[in-house]
Amino acid sequence: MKTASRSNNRLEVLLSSAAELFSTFGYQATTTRDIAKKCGMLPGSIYYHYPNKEALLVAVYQEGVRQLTERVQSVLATSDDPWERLELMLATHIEMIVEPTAYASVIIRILPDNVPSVEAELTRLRDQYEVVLRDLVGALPLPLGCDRRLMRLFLIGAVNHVHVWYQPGGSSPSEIAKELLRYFRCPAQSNSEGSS
Amino acid sequence: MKTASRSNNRLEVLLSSAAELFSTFGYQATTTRDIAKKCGMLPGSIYYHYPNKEALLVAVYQEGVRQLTERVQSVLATSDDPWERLELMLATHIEMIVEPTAYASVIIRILPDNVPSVEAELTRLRDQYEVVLRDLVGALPLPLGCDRRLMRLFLIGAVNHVHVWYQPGGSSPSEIAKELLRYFRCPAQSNSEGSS
DNA sequence: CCTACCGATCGGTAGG
DNA sequence: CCTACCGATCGGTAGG
Repeated sequence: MKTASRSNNRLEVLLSSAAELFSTFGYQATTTRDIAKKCGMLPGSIYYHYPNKEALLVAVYQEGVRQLTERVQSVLATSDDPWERLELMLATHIEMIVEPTAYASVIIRILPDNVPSVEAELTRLRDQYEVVLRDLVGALPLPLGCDRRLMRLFLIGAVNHVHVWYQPGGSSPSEIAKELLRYFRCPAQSNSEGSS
Repeated sequence: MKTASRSNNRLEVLLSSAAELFSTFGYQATTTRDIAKKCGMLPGSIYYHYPNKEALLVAVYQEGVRQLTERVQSVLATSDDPWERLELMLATHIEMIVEPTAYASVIIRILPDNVPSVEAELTRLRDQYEVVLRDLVGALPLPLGCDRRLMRLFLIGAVNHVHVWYQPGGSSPSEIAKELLRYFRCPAQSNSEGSS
């Protein structure tokens, strides 16, 4: 049986193969030949789908952001409590970045300035996703004097670092998210503030 | 005037050139020719000092850990208060990793698994430094039920991420460290714990 | 004309 | 440290 869209039937496996290799070994260390081999193509065949290696990375990044956003939005629909929503978001984020085959790992492993030729585009995609976290932090009831931008940056740093130390036998993603927010739920009032 | 150790008089500039390039562009993206050019050598001459590119990275890593440990130990001598000591350590750490020419940036930019052939050695060096943080977190007066290991991992993730978003015009390293510890000083008591 | 690649090779660069 | 190179592999492209 012939299908009309046979042209894209190997694009998916190409993208997921690239995602897995990029997230495991990094961008520079992954060769186009590695990617081709993993998805059963010959080395040159990648260039039928993408004009170059950078464009392939951008495509993986896009899919990563899409998957992260989709999953996060779906769990956010289950709660109205600001702290619970943040905890759900962080738990889902951790879940997705510790899954080594996932596109999401690429987004935290490959920093935009690792690939200068597409740095602006990668930054745009990251920022697009981080808006979700910014809004969740923005909705929290916090004492005056809390810098929500810094809080967001501390949280994203802490959860992305989980990718480095996570072990399947240890704390689960939701346990990690819960323990992290234990600290942020009750910030100490800033004291000894000099007049400025 | 001849000196006996003429053989090492360019080693320092080789190491610092490598550190700057590794921290700016990453390990894979920095070529041995880039490094040689930066310190006025010809491509092959690096191999007079180090047997290969990995060994050069290890030397940079070692110097980074040495400098970080030295600076941190010196500021720790100025206080006996556990929370103040932790804040001083974190502020010093941030200071050193946002300085782009510093060896310390290499340690947080190049993860051990970026270079599998020397992964064990790089991990050993990182762990050696992180012992300082482990001891500082261990000395804190904390409520029961706080997981000090997780707290340490959250802190190191948050401060290392500063390297990504730090802008010279914004919050200073010590302001960032102070604001971060505001959250960790007063963890919420864990509630709704089910019996297990 | 198109889809989905292949066999071979391009200009350059890697560590040594 | 330099000169003069090597084995191999890199990302990318040729015609079919």
